[in-house]
Amino acid sequence: MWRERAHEQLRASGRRAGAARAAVVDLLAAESCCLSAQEIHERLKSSGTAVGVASIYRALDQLSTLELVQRVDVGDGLARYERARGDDHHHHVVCDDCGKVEPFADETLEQAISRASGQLGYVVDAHEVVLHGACADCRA
Amino acid sequence: MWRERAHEQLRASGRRAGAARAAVVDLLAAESCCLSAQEIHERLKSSGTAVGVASIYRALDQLSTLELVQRVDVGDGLARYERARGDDHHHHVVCDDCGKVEPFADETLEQAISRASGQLGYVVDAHEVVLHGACADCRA
DNA sequence: GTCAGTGCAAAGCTTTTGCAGCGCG
DNA sequence: CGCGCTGCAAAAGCTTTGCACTGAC
Repeated sequence: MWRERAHEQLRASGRRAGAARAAVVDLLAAESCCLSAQEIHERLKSSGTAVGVASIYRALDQLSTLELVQRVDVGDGLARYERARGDDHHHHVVCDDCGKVEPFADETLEQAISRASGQLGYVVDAHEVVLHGACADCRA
Repeated sequence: MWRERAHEQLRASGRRAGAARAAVVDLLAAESCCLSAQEIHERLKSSGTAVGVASIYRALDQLSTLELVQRVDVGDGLARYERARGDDHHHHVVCDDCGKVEPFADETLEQAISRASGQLGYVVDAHEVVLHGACADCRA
C-alpha cells in the first residue's frame, strides 16, 4: 500500500528506478517504527541487498521531500526516519536506559495538539511528541 | 533563582568552581529558550568571556546529569539545551523555512500528555513536543 | 598539594558532497 | 545515448576524548 504509493510518486516526480532506493523503500514499507540511516544500512547489508550509505541518505532525502517519510528525533543525536503519518499516526516513547524506541498512539493527545496549534501564529503541518522514561525491562 | 540553584547543586555534588562552567550557567540562566552548543560558544565569545567548546559540552553534560538543563531536539541535527522545566514549562514551534524556534505553552496539552503517559508500561519522567510549520514572517 | 576544571588539538560519528561509471527509459 | 542513480572516498559538521596545565579548596 505505502510501498506502491511511494514507488509511484517517485516515478511521477520524474525519477528513474534504481536498486538502492527501491531497497530502502521496501525496507521502510516493512517497518512500522522509525529506523536510523545506520540501521537501514545494516539491515540491508545483512539481508544481502548491500547499499552504499550515500544512497540511503539520498533516498531518505527524496522520500522526505515527497513527504513519504518523516524524520523523527528522539534525542540521541541520530536522525531516524519512518513512513509518513497516514493510516498509523503515532508518537514515540524512549527508554533512556537501554535506548529502545517504541510507538504509541493517543487520540486525546492529538486533539490537544491540534487545538494548541491553532492558537499560534504558525501554519502547523507536522508535530512530534517524544516521551522519555524507563521501560519495564530496565526497571526490573 | 535557577542560576543560584545551579551553582549550589554543582557545588553540592562535589565539583569545584571554574570560570568556563560559570559562564555557561550564567548564559543559560539569562536565556529563556533553547540554545545549541555552538550558539553558546559564539555568544560567550562575543560577550568577551571566550570559553573552549569542550568546556561547554562538558558543562552541559554535567548540568544535564544533575537535571538542571534539558536537551531539546527540534529536528535539525543540532543538540540544543535549556534550563530544566520548572517554573516555565513549555514546548517548541519550529519554522521549517527560516529555522526559527519559539516556545509555547498549553495546559490542556500537558494534561493530555500526562494522561497518555500513564497508559504505557513506562515510568515517564520527561516529554517533549515539537510543532513544525511556517511562521508568519515566512508566509508573507 | 591534590585533583577538578580548562583549552587545544586530535579523533570519532553521522551526514553531505564530488566524481567516475552504470543503467533505466 | 542522455541523464539520473550508485558507490566509494573525501570532506564537512557536531561532539567527544586525550593531555598537559591551571587554579580552586
